[in-house]
Amino acid sequence: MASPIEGQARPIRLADIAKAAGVSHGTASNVFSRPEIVRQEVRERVKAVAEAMGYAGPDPKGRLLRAGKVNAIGVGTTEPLSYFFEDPFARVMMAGISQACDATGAGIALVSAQNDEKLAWNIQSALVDGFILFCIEGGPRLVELTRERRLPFVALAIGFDDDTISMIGIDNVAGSRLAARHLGELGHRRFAVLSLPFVDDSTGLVTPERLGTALYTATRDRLAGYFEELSRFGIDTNKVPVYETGNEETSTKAGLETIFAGAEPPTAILAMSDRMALIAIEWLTARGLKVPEDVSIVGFDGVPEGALCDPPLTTIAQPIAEIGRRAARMILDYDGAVRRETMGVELVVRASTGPAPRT
Amino acid sequence: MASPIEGQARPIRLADIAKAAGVSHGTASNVFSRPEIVRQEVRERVKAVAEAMGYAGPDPKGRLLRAGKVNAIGVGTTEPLSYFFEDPFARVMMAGISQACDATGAGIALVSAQNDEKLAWNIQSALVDGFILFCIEGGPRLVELTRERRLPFVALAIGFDDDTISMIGIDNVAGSRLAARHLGELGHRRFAVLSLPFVDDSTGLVTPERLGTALYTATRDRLAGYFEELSRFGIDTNKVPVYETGNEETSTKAGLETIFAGAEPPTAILAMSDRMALIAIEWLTARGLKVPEDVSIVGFDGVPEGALCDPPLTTIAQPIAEIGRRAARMILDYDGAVRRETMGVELVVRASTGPAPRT
DNA sequence: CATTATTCTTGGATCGATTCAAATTTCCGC
DNA sequence: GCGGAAATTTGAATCGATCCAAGAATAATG
Repeated sequence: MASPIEGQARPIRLADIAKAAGVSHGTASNVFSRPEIVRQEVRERVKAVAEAMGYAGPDPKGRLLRAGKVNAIGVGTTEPLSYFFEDPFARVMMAGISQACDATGAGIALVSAQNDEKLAWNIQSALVDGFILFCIEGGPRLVELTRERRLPFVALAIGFDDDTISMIGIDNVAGSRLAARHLGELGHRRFAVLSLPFVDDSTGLVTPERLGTALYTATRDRLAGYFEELSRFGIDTNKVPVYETGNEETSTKAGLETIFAGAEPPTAILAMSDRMALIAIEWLTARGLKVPEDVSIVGFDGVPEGALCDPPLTTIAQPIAEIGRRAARMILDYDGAVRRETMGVELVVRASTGPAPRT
Repeated sequence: MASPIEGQARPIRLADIAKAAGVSHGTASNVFSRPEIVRQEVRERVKAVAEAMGYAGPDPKGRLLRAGKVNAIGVGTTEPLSYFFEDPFARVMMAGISQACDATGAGIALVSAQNDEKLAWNIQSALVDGFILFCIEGGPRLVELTRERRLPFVALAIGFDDDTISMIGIDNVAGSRLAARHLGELGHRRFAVLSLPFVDDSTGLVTPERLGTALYTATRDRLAGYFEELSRFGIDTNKVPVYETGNEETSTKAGLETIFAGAEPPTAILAMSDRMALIAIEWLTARGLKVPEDVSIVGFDGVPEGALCDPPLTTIAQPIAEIGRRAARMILDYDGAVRRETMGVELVVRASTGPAPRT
């Protein structure tokens, strides 16, 4: 790479200062890292020399190797880096992580495992003390990659079973039951489910035989919770359309088209993410259907956007920021143990749900 | 029998693998970093040994010292780390930076210079190849701190003059003139300005003699642009109240109280940030004043929130993401030169401005 | 003033890799 | 089986610091 402005090549090292000041490198080091044990006269002389030579202070690169600790947490995902700043869920989570890091003075390094080996800065090469993983998609690969690094890590939003890794999750079954019960109590009897992916890159109406087969446990558990509760209201869950989406606009809208194409369209939608619920509200409104007068919707996650949209979204709120905080602390206070925490969720009733329309 | 420190299994080093496989460090190193130059048989043997011993691969810490390059950009601010995820302006900027980093495979490290020396991970110790600085507040200190590190850096949103550092800014005068002209053309004649800070931690109505004295050039330039254009409409700028805020809720609302306490309240507000403009809309609405029927407002920045609020905000849009992208590239392609770029801005007319009410 | 206690300073070892010139092997054609 | 080119491997040097046991200098005490 190009050398700094000056023609002179190498930056000044601690050893150069030591030589110029006529002390050993040990003493020179102490001047910067433990000044109190150096005699004042010497300390001042060395500092003066350093100043005069334009020494930038002990290089963290060298210090790191010796100390072994970076003092930073890596946050990894398979999405591109901009995901951290654009996705509402990620943003709230990151804010929580930030708070814990601020409190202890640790730094945050963002890592994308999008195209793996190709990147100069990736899970394998990131200079961090541990990882927090957003296992949105491609979770298994991300976990595998990170495991090889042999650093402490916590998996969040993890969608698959693996008892050997630390993770912080939520009670998906309880959450989806809350959602379904809420709608059931409002009198709804015709439902549709907008589902998160069963496996990567698969979308479409889910056939009955695939219903129990979701690879991702989050999907499976939420579906189970919905159905469990719907059954209690006497609903035949085999008749409830479940549309698998990629949690983005195109497939979600395709799902809505499909769901509302039938003769008896649902009066209530159970969406496995706020993202989908928000898209659904937009789609329904554009189509002239009123929320919640014609169709009620319950989301899942509890992102801030849900409170701001029109109508405000009824949802199952995760303690997103708290999860972030705990994850960060897990890495910061790592003690070698595998920790698994399940956080509670709560139903937040806003205006996207109302009584079932009278037929 | 067992080695002295049995409990603390020291992580396996490359040298351990080399010894176990019966090759030199040089060869062992090549197996991982330049496998093509190692004979296949040897390569496989070494890899097998590494696998068997549970070697995590070459430690980036060691590699770093040798290579000298971290492959990551540090983004610094005087705010807490959560600022990056909570502030709309910062988020869009970070998304731009992320895109440039994704494209080249670089990583991002977040650095807060909030309480300086105290933190384990700060401007002095962050492992990065260069810095992008958000000079929101305490800019001078942040720049000074970073300068000492002697790494390439770019200052963004910088509010003060210093020709010796690289920066990317916007044409503040042109932007504020656009805002003022827009309102002037709509027939407004009674104005008020919600100003960014003149100096840190100062708020309140600005006395005429202080008007030209803002330490921050962004504030000074925007004010100059407003006044220049207002004069062309024959407005006596000495009579235009300018209220200095901290760009947050409390002082902005205090400013509004003051501004609207007079006998002849303004029909148009020039806000130096969208943040303030949004707060103003909320405040006015709560007070029963209609925007834009009673009062028109023009913001500054062009954050996404401005398009979503009610009414949508007319504003001077900066190319925020593009600034982020350029800043990242400046660091990534650093060549030792000081670069200073000024980006254009544009007036985005939405619904927060309308014709002046008839008196 | 000698002796002991105390405070500083020294220089080698270490952290974990990569690099490169030199030494060694292997490969070929004859 | 030999000479020389090509392919591999070696091992010392380097990156930039911190740590620590041991030695040197200074201060305190009898």
